[in-house]
Amino acid sequence: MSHTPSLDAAVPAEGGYDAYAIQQKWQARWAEKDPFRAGGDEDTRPRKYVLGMFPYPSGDLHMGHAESYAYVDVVARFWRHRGYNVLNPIGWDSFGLPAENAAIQRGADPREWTYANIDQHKKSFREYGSSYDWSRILHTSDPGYYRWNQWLFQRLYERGLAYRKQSPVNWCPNDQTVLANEQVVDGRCERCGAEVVKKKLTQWYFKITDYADRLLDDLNQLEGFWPQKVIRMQRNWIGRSVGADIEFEIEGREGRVTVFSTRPDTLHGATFFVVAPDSDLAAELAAGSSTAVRMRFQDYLESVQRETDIERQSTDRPKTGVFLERYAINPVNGERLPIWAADYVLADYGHGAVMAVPAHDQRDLDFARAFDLPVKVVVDTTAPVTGAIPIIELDDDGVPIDPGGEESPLDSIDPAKTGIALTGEGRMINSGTLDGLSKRNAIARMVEQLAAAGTGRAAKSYRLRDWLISRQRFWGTPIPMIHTEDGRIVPVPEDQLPLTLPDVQGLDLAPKGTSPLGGATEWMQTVDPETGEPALRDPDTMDTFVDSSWYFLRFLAASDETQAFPPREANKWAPVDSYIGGVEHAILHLLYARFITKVLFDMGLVEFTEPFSSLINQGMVLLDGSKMSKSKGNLVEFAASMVDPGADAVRVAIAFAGPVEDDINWEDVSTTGAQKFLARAWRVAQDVTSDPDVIWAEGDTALRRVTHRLLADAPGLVEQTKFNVVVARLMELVNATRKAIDSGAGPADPAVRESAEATAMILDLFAPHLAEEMWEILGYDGFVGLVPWRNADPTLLVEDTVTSVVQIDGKVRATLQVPARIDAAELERLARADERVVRSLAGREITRAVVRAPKVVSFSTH
RNA sequence: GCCGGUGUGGCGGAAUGGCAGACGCGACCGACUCAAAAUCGGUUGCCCGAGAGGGCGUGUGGGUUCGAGUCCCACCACCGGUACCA
Repeated sequence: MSHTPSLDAAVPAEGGYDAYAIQQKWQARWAEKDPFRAGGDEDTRPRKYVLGMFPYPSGDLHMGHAESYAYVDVVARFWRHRGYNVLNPIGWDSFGLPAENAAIQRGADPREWTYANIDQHKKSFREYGSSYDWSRILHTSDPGYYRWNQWLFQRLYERGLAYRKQSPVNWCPNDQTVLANEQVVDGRCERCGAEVVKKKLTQWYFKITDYADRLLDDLNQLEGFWPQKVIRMQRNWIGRSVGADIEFEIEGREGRVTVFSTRPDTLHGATFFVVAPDSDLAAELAAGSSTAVRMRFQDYLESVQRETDIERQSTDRPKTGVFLERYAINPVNGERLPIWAADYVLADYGHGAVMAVPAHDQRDLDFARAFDLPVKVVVDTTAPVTGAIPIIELDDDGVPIDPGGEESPLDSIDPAKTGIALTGEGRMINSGTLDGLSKRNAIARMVEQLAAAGTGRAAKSYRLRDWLISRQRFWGTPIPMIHTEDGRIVPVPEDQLPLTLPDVQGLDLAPKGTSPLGGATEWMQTVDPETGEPALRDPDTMDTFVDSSWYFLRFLAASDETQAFPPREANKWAPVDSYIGGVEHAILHLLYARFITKVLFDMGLVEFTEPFSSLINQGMVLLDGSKMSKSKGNLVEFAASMVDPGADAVRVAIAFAGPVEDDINWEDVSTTGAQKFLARAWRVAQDVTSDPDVIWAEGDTALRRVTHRLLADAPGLVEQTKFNVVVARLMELVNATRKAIDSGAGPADPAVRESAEATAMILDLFAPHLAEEMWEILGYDGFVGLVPWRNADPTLLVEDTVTSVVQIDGKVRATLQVPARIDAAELERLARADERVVRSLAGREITRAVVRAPKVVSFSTH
């Protein structure tokens, strides 16, 4: 035997191996040599930045983490083998509610809970064998990190992108804090599940809506590199609508009111006007009306405000509203439109008011039918929109002459009767100079007319709202602003940053609707930097999504005390080449990170506009049909699984379980199958008897072909994230090698060594501990994790003979072994002569033959 | 409602328009063993047949093609996103 079995890896008597001993042995060596640190300026290899979405340190890792970080490591190790200088850092998203809630429960400091959990995570990641660059660790709850959140906030403030406004906000009554729109899921708090209510508060916002167009348009760049699903979700979330702003006069009121409409073509069909009950305009209009109206409006407003989002969003809910006894004037025809307040119009979309065109909008129609308001059809959806424009005869006043006589097909689809709004294509009627135009042309014409009259213009509107970043909680980044006695708001001076959190001692963290920091009396007291007069700090902290919106840049110099990140390093490493994490961040985190990246670009700090060049979304790990979680009690303990079955088996089992993007049922994950496979691989390495200097070309060709096909195919499979297929192919290679050893070329054949070495190198992506052990058994020093990829020999990828299929009328009737380079005529001759073909034909005549040499011959008999 | 995705053995899943079910789990049979575990070998889509062989088969119905899991049309089921966004 050319090798010495490792002394410190205990070898059990029955021919298996001790996975845990091997794991510990190689983890110690990695810790000592630190082989996965990213190369610096002197490193001339091309760079790859591989990043897993950083974890939140609640408790220990679980199988969801095991999945995600196994994939991250596959990608990082792959690119290292492929000759890249790989950056693969790890950090912790360590501010946030769970730490605070745990602290409240135990009367402890959230810091202690957080950092104890982080220590456990670090230990677990070491035990998992993840190939991180451990020199770049960051925790967002360190002052050295959140100091730069404060820097970022102030830069946004300077650019007008951070601002305060009073507005109805999402309020979680359980967590006693506001929530961003993105954190409300089905009307409930994303974290605790409590029903969210609206509350009018003055809060800090980031003006992400200024970037709506770029956030939408730049998604085109990501097409093909991000999952289609995520791109779609972001597009829907931003929700751009194109149409027009139209201005209406209101009787008895100075100035005009603007509404947004995607259907300005239907302006002649407007029969009433609706304002959101919780808008300032509604309050103003009601105030200027009769006492009776004021009282009815007040009652209505209160009933609307009592509703939760869930009630409000329930479908098929009857329309409600109150008539304000005021009138808007249609700018195109001077018609008086009664103004209603109704909750189907939202205060924070568009301008909080709409022109109602019941004939062509379902919601307006439902309302009109509920309150008996007129319906006026202005688009004939029965008229053809392609082909020639029908000639419409006009009388002397330019009004179309009704041809009369026959009943118009429109009567049968009259929305007032059917209750179905006509939203489709058609031609304009009852619309003055627009008559006869198609919907599309009419929209363009109306916009022109409004612009000419000064009563409107083309406009866009977005579903996306500004990002509410204030939080009434303790465990987050303090907002670095000062409220002066005379009501100004000024930034904390740069030299006083970081503005660190006060000691938790003596603070009441329990949720009470205002920030716990407000109770830190001494901490709150400061001075107006301009006047020296006493002033107060802002008691709120930032949404933790601010922390995670730029952390990938902080890894490039995690301990830099002079700047958030060095632009030079950022432009060398970023954007992230492979970003890996769960689809639950499809909107929140990814949208915010994209936004902040664009702001940094505008500031001239980075040269790219998108943070993540490619995105891999892994599915979830489920147990009993639901996501593993402590509260559900369906956890598979990570720490225990590292001992048995061990890190390698867990990683292989997960990678093999199915496609990366699909959910995995833990019941379907076979760690015993993975263990068996790993033991077989180990035994193959054990059985190799040749020396490392054998000449592979002298080895068994059949086995060499299997090895080289895998060497050729694996890179493409990894890049397509078909990790399960790569593992399957590795199993095939190990099986083929086993066969060669036992009943073929024998253990001394160079092809057996070559195959074992290739197995170790590729297995490193999934089972790095065993791969290192095999590499050592095979007689090599150094880490297999750093071995360059072995390129396939192209001559071994070409087969001498192939299996050719003969089909008769679409059914396979025979297979032939033929030379790979056979020509069509020869192949057809062989096929016609084949005994099984003759038998299947049973005398029928071949009427057509299609030959695709060397793979297929297809005969037809009719 | 709107937008998107997915339907393949008992199970997880493979399959550039060219032998469907790779690889594995499970199950069954056998070897080794006093026995069990581990390991090794074999069988395993369904139906008919002792066998050779034949028929059927990728949610359903149609279509394109010499040839369809794959492309097109319609439908069904399930999953995800979003939802009074004017």
